[in-house]
Amino acid sequence: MRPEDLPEIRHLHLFRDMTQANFEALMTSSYALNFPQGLEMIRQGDPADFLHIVLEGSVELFARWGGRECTMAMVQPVSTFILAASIRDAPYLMSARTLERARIILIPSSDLRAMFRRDTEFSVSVINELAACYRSVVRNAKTLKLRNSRERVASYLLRQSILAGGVVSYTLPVEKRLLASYLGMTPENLSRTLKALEGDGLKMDGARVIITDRAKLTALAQPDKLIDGPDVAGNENGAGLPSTRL
Amino acid sequence: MRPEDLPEIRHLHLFRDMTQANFEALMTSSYALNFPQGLEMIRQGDPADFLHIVLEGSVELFARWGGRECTMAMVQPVSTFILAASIRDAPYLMSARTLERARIILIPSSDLRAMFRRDTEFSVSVINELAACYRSVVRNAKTLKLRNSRERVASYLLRQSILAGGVVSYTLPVEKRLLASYLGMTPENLSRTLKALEGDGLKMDGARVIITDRAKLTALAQPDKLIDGPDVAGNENGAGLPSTRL
DNA sequence: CGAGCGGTTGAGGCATGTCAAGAGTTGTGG
DNA sequence: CCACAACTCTTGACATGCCTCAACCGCTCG
Repeated sequence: MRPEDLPEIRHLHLFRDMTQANFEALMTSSYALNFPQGLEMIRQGDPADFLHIVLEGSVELFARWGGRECTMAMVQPVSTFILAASIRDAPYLMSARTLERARIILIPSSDLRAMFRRDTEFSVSVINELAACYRSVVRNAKTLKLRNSRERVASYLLRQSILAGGVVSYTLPVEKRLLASYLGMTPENLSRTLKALEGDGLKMDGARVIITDRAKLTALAQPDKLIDGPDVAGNENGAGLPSTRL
Repeated sequence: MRPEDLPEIRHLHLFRDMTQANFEALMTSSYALNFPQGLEMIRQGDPADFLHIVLEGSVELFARWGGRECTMAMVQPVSTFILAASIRDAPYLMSARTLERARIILIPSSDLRAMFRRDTEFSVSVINELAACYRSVVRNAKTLKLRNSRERVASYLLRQSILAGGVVSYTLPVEKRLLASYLGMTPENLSRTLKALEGDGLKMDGARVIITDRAKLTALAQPDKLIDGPDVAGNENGAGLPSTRL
């Protein structure tokens, strides 16, 4: 591991509050790996021997079943992934592959489990992180069950705009193909939906998103703090924690 | 709270490993309530002031958005629900209503948060519980995105059969209306799907499920340990933790 | 007994997936 | 440097899964 990696990891919520000695202990048993693009570094069903942290590049979490495949999440630096499996010492429920060349830290699960018995602040951090992850997946499930594809697309695009600081125009952070899978639809359907949203306040130019009428698009997407996260302008409810990635 | 409630709560994974003194401290600040059937005791968006435990009866967790509504989970005794919101001191993401008359324990969230800073064993239990909940929702999301409604129904019915001990026949634990919503479909569609599954090894008689050809039904459902939980007979993968409720 | 509700069934429509073809882009190797 | 392969994205035609609306049955409960 490179010395300049450590401060970045230390800044994560998960590791911010533990003692310096314990942090260093955890890091000495860990190591860093550089993966090429498109490499499947985690295969669902394998034992979760390591907690992973993306330092550079980006990672796709996806799931397979009976020949089908779908994107579950996209992980950008700096964040951890598959914490739950590491903790339960259980098989990964999702696979992971690099979307671009990526630098990944691996922390042995057993060290992790030992550590939160020793460091109370760390265990509190783990609890908070897990609770946040849980809520994130619940939001995901809600959007899948309550919204149709058109609404999912519109709310996704709006949310991205808001996370980027309320900008009118931005570039999609991922390929449309991937986005389609994440939103639970086919690439063809996404393509058509994007075209159909012209006239509802949206304009696409390749991977460039242009919000031509935010009010109109918002009326269609009906962003909700209990689905899209507290940062989205919207309705009456809620307050409080980071929204879903991707 | 009734004295006979305590042992039941104590047996939960969440409270099993904490010290007796801490358990008693937590219980003295808690109280029990009896709710009539159909009462919405938690409304999504409200602050999560209490961790809930179902002792008797059953509870439906559901979500609303823009006039639509769907069932997210069914909670049977004895289990906790909405642990994550209590911990994050965040608004509930889901609403809850009683499906029948229910006896519920309420533990103040602030006491809960204070407790896992004091009792290491308890914090480990919370971590394990949250990780299990997280994985449960991920499974749920996987089944929604990877399987069509026919496959969801078939795998649900098979899983119930297996959880009941591999029985050939059993009664649905919930109304079909509710089950449909849980599985992400309309009651009409569920009704038709159940009828269509005759000829694939299934026979319905009202709320009674009869598996006439397990091999055939299994071939259709393709149960997977990484979706349906480790208890289902099936493919190569996985080992390890409780499956989704309902 | 009548109202209300869950369940079923049918008819019809819309949303979404499938299949196929073509344009544009990127990466690679000769 | 070009040719080619591979891939994404788009578009069209078509099939189908699923929903909507409506009617009806049977049951429960006031």
